[in-house]
Amino acid sequence: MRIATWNVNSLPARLFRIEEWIQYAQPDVLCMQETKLADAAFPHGAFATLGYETAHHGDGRWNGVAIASRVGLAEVSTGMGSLDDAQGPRLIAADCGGVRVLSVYVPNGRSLDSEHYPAKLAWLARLRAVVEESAAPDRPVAVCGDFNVAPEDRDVWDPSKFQGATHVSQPEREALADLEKWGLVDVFRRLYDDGKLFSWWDYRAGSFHKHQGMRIDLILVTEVLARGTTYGLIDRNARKGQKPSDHAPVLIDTVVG
DNA sequence: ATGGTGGCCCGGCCA
Repeated sequence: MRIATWNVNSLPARLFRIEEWIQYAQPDVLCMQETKLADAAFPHGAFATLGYETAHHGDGRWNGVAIASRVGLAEVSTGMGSLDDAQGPRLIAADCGGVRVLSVYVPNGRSLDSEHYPAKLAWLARLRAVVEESAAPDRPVAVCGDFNVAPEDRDVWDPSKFQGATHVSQPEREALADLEKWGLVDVFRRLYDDGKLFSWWDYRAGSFHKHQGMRIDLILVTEVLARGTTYGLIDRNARKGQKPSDHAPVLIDTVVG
């Protein structure tokens, strides 16, 4: 099974790139973030044409998450209660081909002195609670999305440029590590040990061409899926060309045993 | 270079 995640930075603006990517990458499950859509505006038909069922959780201008699947889409659940109300629609989950799949868009946090920073930490803690309540670590589970956290220093282009910034702070990394301690593996990192394997590059200042990015889009899987994972890719080609998202899609190939 | 770009949608906000 090919499982992918992509922060599309507006689904309407990116639909032609998403359709193109689905057709050549052939994911079985695609998690999307920052759809920037209300549920009523989601283009289910465009995905159905390509053979995918879709579920979406969004309210309009900001945030918004979705799952597209060609291996079944059942037991859809959305949001995380009052925290979701305060931080926007950022979580949707479904059973896809025997895997419990979560598409997550972790709050950015803005800056360490912002009120949005502790809200980000609280959201990550709540995500752990949701996973603990709704899934089992000995079952196939994939938590996919834009975590807005670079797990290690090698996941940013220059750690010295991130002194005092979000995405690299110890509390954020500990919150991510705490989620992983439940029983999730950053399987792309397990497969590929190199630095500079980034999934996001700022639109500004030619960051992509200068390889100045971060790896913040992650596919966290339970050990039963990690053991079956044979391949992973951050598709930098999707960050090139006409009207790209500022994120590249990330995918893994795994066997659901 | 205290900017830069791009999406929301037209005045700033958000990333």
